[in-house]
Amino acid sequence: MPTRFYNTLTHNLDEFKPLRPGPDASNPLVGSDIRMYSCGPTVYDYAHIGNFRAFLFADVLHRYLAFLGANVRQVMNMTDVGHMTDDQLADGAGRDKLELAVEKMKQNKKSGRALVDNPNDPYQVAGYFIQAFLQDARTLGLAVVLEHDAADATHRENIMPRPTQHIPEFIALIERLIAAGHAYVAGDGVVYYDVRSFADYGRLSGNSLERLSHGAGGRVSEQAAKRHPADFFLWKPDQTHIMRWPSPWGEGYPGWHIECSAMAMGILGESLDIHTGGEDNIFPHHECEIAQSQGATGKPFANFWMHTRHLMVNGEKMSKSKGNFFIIRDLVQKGYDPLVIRYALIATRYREPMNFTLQSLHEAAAAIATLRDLAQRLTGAVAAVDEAAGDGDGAAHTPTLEPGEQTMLDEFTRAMDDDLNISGALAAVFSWAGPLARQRKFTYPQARSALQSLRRVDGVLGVVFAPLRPLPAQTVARVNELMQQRAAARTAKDFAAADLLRQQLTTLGVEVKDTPSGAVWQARLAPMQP
RNA sequence: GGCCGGAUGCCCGAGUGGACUAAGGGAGCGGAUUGCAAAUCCGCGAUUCGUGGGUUCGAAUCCCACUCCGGCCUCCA
Repeated sequence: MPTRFYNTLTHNLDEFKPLRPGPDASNPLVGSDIRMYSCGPTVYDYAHIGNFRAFLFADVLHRYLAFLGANVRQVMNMTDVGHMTDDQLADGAGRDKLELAVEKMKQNKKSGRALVDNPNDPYQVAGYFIQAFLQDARTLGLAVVLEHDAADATHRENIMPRPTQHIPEFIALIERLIAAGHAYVAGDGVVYYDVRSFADYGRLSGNSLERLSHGAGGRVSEQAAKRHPADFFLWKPDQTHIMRWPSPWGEGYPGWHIECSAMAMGILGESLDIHTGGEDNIFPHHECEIAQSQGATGKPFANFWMHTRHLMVNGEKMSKSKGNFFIIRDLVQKGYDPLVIRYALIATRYREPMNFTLQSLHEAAAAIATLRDLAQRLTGAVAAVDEAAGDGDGAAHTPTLEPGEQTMLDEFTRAMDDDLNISGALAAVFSWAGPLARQRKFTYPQARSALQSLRRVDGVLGVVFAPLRPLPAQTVARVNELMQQRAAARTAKDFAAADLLRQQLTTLGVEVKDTPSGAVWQARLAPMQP
């Protein structure tokens, strides 16, 4: 069965064929070289779970293509030039978000909560939120961030580029567009993209220039300087802007679509396999990216455009005014392991609207625990035999897949091939893992083989073998203390005291299990109550 | 106003014409085990798929109408 994804560009479920296929024509994904670009975070605030749903969708896509044997190169930008805040965006009027972030930082400094040394410096403010983002993304297991971490400093900019480091490329692309007749310098000195010069403008979003000019929104600004109301700016000269750079059109700042076109093409080449983002990116951002890139190169910019649906919280649209949004560090603070958040956010198929609740985190914790316990027991069973045989990694044994295991992998693949139907894929995993986990003992070949298969699917899921968030050292010390007290209480048959101690341990985020060889504890994946 | 999704058990969520006597996860209930604990194990749970029509030998799955929910058209993933 072919791998098919929903392509926003064609409004259709299309078979995914890599632009640079592998050597085997019957299975071109194996050994293929896939280039994907994902619209990343803006870094003038903490990313919230809605943002991360989109990044995690791209991550699951990345990991699944790798699961199929592809070599995936994913680039994700971190937007460190501000975007305008009010609705005059096509012209670049309005307050810059980074500027607002700078002001917020100044307020924090006054109130004694200094996050950066110099809150007047937008680069420091952006730098702070970049680090915060990387930290959150790392704990959630975003492969692109792990690759970024592993790379040396010079290569990092090619994995998670920042617009402020690529301004000359933006200028070069704008010059190219002017030369090609797709952009013009208007009477107000601003460089605009001429949407009427690009016949396909509107194809991605299903908009037409006609509708855009007469839409009930009516927000497409009428401005005399522009040739068409939908024309959007590429460069705006502005001596007073918080971040500005010299350019042929005067000192100023770039438009907010040009960064993705320039960086994606500069790093990955002029034609990409896949471009991802949230559904709100479809128009105008991605529409404008296509116009810019294809206007300059005449080549298709991206073969597949994939977009994730928005996240709702407790049945309502997430919005700052309602205050119903979560950021990762707050949830972690409440006692949820980041892997639980990861699972909850990926367990609903990316193209379905998803409702996030704290209850969903608890369900995720329970689901993960089953798989993690199984993995632990399988690992133990394998390690015991390998050690006894003096065969450190068990290399002498070639695991053969058990029939049920092959079925699981086949069903997992079939579901994921169907536009990343992760619910179906998870059902396959649990149908196999559930009965297996109920077995008291494993034979060595069985455990070894099962472990390998679990590792394979977890290459996509990323929640089974990744380490949990470590508990602070002082918590661990306290836990050990309470564990000893509890053991003593149980020996004395003072079960009331033992249960009270268990309660205290639970509050510390620890789960206690009594085994024949004594009590053991492990960090809880989620707090007791939502 | 235009465009686009969705409605499946207590909750989340697969399933797109016959193997659906509706996957999987969570919560619940009954039992086993245990310390009257935690964990674990066994068992139970939608005759029904928003409502009403229609097509068909056969529909959760196709068509029509209606109701409700959500999204986009403007920043936001």
